[in-house]
Amino acid sequence: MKIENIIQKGLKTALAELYDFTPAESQIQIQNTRKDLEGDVTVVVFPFLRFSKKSPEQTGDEIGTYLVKNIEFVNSFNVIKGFLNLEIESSFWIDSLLEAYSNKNFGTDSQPEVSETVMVEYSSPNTNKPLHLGHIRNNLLGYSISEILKATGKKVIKTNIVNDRGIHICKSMYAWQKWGNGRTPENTGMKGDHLVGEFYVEFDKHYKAEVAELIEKGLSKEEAENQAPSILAARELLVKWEAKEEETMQLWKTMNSWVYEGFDVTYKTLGVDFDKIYYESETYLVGKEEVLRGLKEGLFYKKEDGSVWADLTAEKLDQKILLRSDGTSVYMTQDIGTAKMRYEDYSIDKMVYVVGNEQNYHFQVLAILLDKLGFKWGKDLYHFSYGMVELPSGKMKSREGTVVDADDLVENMVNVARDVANELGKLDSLSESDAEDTYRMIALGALKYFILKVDPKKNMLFNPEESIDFNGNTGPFIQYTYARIQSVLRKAADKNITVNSDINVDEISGKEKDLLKRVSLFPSVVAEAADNYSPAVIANYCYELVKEYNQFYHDHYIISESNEETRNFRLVLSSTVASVIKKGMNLLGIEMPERM
RNA sequence: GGACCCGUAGCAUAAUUGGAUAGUGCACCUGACUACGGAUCAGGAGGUUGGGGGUUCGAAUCCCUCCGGGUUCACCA
Repeated sequence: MKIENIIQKGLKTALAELYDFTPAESQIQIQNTRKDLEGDVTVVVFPFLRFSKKSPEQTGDEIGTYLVKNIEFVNSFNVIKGFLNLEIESSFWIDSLLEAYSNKNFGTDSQPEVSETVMVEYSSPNTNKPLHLGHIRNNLLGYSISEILKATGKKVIKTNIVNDRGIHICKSMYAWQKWGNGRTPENTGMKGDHLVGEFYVEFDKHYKAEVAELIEKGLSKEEAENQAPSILAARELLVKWEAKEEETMQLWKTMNSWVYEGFDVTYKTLGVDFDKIYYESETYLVGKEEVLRGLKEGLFYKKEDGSVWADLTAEKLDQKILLRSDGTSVYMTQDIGTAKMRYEDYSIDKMVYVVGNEQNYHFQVLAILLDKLGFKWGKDLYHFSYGMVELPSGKMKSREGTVVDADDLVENMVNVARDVANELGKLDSLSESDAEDTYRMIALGALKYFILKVDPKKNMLFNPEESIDFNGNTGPFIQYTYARIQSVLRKAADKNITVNSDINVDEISGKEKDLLKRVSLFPSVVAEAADNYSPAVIANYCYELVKEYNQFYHDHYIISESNEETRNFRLVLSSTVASVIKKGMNLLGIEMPERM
């Protein structure tokens, strides 16, 4: 049983007996005692003063005395300025360590009676550009939050909606036809998504030149933008695509398949995956049907030009277009269709969209529209909105070539990891392929941790010049500690020292106790991360845990400890810490090397 | 202009959701290995939490008001 629950229960009876008062949940505040003060658990007594009608010190005194007398684990207490600090017996913490040590699923085994099914949408790329740093944040957050939700007993379906249709795809297709010279991933050796991305850039280059030329000839900017030969050609392709014209469909399929192969490689390096992939080319018509149904039911209205709109002024929002005057669908229409298909395919209780915060308005509207259309799950869809990744120069802009490519970034990181490891000479004993594997783990550990440790809501800054650190509050720091513990455990095994759960120690040091307390927090940290949709909570916990372990390691002998009982206790402690680190970091999608 | 978000030391970030003296890393100084891994540990310096007001036992956190930054308000996706 968790210490908070025990104290809470005791506190309730204490208040009832002492002051004849039954507190509400919100009035009971139990927290960990500040590091620099005596005690383990702290109760805030301010909320009780109205009922005790005594000073904070006196009230704390009375409650403290009561708890020491009535709860066997509470040894002593002190009161500082209205904060009641309780000291908990060591045996309690040792028991909680044993629970963590013996339970393989410690922290990830909470099983709510009714297990919800949650679908998490993330990644959601366009097929005309390779993935970049922004996508990396999206993918890491999406993957991690899925793992965290699973750890709290939810059934999770990871999904990806690929935006594979529209004018932007036609631009790349046109550029390939016109300037492609028959280049393919096979004959150039290029990754498919990068190749297609080049054509998209190529299109933009020609288009811009054409527009400039037309303006030169006296056309207005708008006229020029609408009459440039390239854009006319791309639009023509879109019309052909919608008419399912044979040759165009073939080209579309071929180029998309190049991109998918490229994406698959990137997803694999990042270590993310999906249970089900949707394609907008398959869902947008469903959305259109839904909008027309809504129109018939009088939820939406039609303008004279034939376009269909939703009036959201009652919700203090604007008018929103749902179908263009030519009857084609917009972004919103597609999302309605995709949502409908998802709920038909799976019995989802909740939908989570991992999409950047520039879409806040879109999802606010989507929730209202789904609700209007009568989908009961619409109103409480969750938009996991995260901030953007900025560069020192500002926002990433593909036109200005300031985009940080996902594949390049990972490759650079692996190179840096290799250099650092070689300089330290740590991996000389490993075979080449094992060493490469380790460099990759470290590189990705650094990258993932760097991104996931910051609060998802916040915009974050990434400086490619400075690259990512391997010291301090970083992924490799945590990996290093893990590898070091593994090394200790290996050495112990070599010396035929057995580790068993029969712990007999009378006294433990302050550092050891800190570590025990920290380990016991893991399950509630996982729960908190899930409640707040925040992998950062896990990342920060892992860091604190590891930092505390390193302090303990520095101050105490483990294998070399002469007292066998103490040695055994420290081995159990080390092994438990290692497994908690591994579990926590796995929730972030970060692997732990056995040596580094 | 309307709506939403953000502002913490030179930089990057945390703060148990309103709690105690605002933690941590990088960078900068100083120290620690002939017993388990120095990608480590210990210490120092660095803050009016953008400014001002308010709410209360108590504010980085809530309210008001300025200042600065971002996003969004497309018959683009």
